[in-house]
Amino acid sequence: MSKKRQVTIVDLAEAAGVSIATVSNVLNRRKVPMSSETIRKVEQAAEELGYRRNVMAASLSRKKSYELGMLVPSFAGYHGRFAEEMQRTAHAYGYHLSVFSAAGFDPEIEKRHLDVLLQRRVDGLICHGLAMSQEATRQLVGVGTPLVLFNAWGWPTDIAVGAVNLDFVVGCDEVVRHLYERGCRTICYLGKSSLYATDRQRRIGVRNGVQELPEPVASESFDADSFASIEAVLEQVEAVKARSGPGPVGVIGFDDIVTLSFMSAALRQGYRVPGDFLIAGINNDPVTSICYPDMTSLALPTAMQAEFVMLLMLQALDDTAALSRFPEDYLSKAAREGHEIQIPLRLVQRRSTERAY
Amino acid sequence: MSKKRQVTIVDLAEAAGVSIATVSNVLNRRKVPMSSETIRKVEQAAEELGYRRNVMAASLSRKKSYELGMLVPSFAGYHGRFAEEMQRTAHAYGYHLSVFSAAGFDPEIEKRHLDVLLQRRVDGLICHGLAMSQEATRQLVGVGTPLVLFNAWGWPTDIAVGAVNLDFVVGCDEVVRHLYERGCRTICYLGKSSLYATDRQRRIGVRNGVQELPEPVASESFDADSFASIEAVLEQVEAVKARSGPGPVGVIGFDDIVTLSFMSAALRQGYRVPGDFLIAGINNDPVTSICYPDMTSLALPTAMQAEFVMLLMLQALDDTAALSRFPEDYLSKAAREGHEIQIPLRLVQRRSTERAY
DNA sequence: ATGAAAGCGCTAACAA
DNA sequence: TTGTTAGCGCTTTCAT
Repeated sequence: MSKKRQVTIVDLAEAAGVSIATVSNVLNRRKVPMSSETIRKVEQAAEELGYRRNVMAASLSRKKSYELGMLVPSFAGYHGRFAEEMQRTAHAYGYHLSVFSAAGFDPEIEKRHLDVLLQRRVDGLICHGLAMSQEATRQLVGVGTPLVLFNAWGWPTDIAVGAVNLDFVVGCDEVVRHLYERGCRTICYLGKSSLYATDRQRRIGVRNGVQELPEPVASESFDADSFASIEAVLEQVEAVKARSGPGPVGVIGFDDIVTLSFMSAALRQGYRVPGDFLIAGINNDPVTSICYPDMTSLALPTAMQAEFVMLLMLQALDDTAALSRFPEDYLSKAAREGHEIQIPLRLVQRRSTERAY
Repeated sequence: MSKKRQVTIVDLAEAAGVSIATVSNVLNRRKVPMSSETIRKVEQAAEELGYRRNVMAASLSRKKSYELGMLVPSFAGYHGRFAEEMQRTAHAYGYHLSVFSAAGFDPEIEKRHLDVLLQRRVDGLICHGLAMSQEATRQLVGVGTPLVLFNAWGWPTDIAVGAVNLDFVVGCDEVVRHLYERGCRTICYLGKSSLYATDRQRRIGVRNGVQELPEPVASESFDADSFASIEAVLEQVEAVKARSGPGPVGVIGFDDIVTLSFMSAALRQGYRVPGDFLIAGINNDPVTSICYPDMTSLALPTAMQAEFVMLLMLQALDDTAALSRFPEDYLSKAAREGHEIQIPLRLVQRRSTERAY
C-alpha cells in the first residue's frame, strides 16, 4: 500500500467543486437524485486524477465487506476446480472470494486461516468439512459470520448455516450398477480412511449398489491409506480376483488419483484394462480423459454446487437483492432440501469399463 | 461482517482500565515500556471479551496492509502448487496472500482481478506473465504497488520490479541430452503456441540441446494447439518416425498434460513406450508418477521460486526486518542475477524414457 | 509508563 | 439536489 498520498474522494470533491457526500453518491451510483452535470464532473475528475476506491475504508464504514473467505485442503484436483468456480460465482453475485489452501488437513493451519479471514471481517466463510473439531469451529467462528460447508455431513446448524454436498451415495450406487451391467460379478472399492466423512459416503453408496443388484455379487473394500504402496493394494485385489469367477473384477477408487495409480499398477503387472479389470474413478478429473486407457469416472457438477453454496450464503447474509437473481428451480430445491443440499453426480463412461472382450 | 457491535479496543480499554493507546501497544507487542501488570490486564480482557482485531481498521490507519495479491491462470497443475507454496512462503515472512484464478488467459478478467486487489490496497502484486498488454498493465498498476512476475521474460522494470523465472531453456536442453543418451536420434517437441512466452523458452532449450549434441540429430517442433486432436498430432509424429532410423523417437511435450495425452494416444495405436517412443514431460505433475508408464519429467522447484518472489517483493517493500531472514546464498544469488532470477529445473527420470528394449 | 487526540478514506443520517 | 458531520476501529505522534 503506497505510503505516498493516494487520491481520495476529498480530492475529487475539490476538483469537481462538490462535497464528498456527492462524490460518494455518484461513485456508488446511489439512487438519490443528482444532476447529470454533477455526475459528469465527478466522473471526469475521477478519471483524470486516477482515483481508485479504498475498499478498506468503505468496508469499515459500511460494516460490510462484500468479501467472502474460502478454505480448501488443496488447490489440486476437485478442490481447485471448485474454488475457481466459487470465485466466478461469488463475483456474479457481487462478492469477492479469497481462497486459502490449508495444504492438507491440518487443524492448526485451518484455524490460522480462519482467524485471518475473520480478522479481515469477511462477510461469510466457505469451508470443506473441516479437520478441526466442531467444538473448535463453533468457538472460533462464533456467531455473526455465516459458515457454509461443502461436502460435510451431519454438522449442526448452530455452527454452519448449511452444507452443499456431492451425492456420493447415489453416485457410487450408479457406478456399481454400471460395472455389474458390464459383466462384473465381483467389485472392489479402494477407499481412503484418512478422509473419513467423504470416504464413508462412498462406502455406503457401494454397499447400497451391491445390495440392489438383481443377483448376489461379491464385494470387498480396502483402505488404500493403510498400504505402503499401490502394488500392495493390487496384491489384495489380485487375491480377490483369484477366488472369483472368470469375468472381470470391477474396481472403484476413492478418487481418480488412486484409481489411476491402481490401473497403472495393474497394467504394469500385465493385466488388461478393460478385460481383467473394469475400473472407474471419482471426480472426473481432466486426467481421466487423457490417461491410458481413458477412465470412466463420476463427474462433479461444480458449477451447480457453487450456485447452491452461494444461495445458502446469500440467504444467511439477507442479501435479498442478490438472492432474487436465482432461477426458480434453485430456490425451490433449496427450500425443499433445507440446510443439507444434495448435488447429483453424473457417470461418464470411458474405455476403462468397456465390456470385457 | 456482523452488523452487531463488535468488540473493539475501546471495550478492552474500559475493561482493563487503561487507554486505547495502551491497549494497542500491548496487542501489537510494541517495544514501548509497559508494566507487566497492564499487559496482563489487557490480555485478560481480550481473552474474556473474545476480542478479534479488525485488520481493515488497522490497515487503513497504518497505510500498510501486509496483504499481497496473486493472479494465476488456473488452480490446476503447476500454478496451483505454486500458489499454495506462495501462500506458505508469504505467511512465513509475515504477509497474507490472496490468490485469484483468472480462469484462463483472459485479459479482461485479469484486469478486473487486479483492480479489485488494488482497491483492497494490497502491498504488492504477484502475477504470471500477463495476457494483458504491458501498456495496460503499466497504466493499471501504476506506481506505488510493486509487481513481481513469475515466468515472464523481458518485461521492463518500470512496470515490474522483477521476475523469477523457471529456467526452461537449460531444462529442455537437459531433456534433449537425456533422450539422446537413451538412444534417440530424432526428437520432436510438442509445443503450445497459445502460451507464447513460456513455449518459446522451451523451444530455445530444445534447439540448443540438439545443437550441442555430439552428432547430428533430427528435430521437429509441432504446435499442439493447432491440431484438432492429439491423434492428429500423433499422425505427424508418426510421419517423422517413418522417415527416421530404427531407434526410438524422443518426444518432449509442453507440459505433462499434452505429453500424457500423446503417450496415451501412442499406446492406443499399439506403439510401445518406451521402445518406439521415449517420452518426457515438463512440470513433474503428480500424475507423472501414477500414469502408465510413469513418465520422465522436469521438476519445478516451486519452493525456491516462491522464496525468490518473496525476496524481490520484500526488497521492493523495503521490509528490511523480513529481508534479514533470508539465507545468505539467496541474497547473493538475487544480487548477482538482478531483476530476472533463473530457477534451475531438475530432470526426474522414469520408465517412459528407459533405454529402448 | 500511560493517555489524549488527530487522523486513515469512506458511508450514511440528517440538514439545508 | 447537495452539503455537514459523526462515526467505523485502529495507529501514532506528542504530552504528561
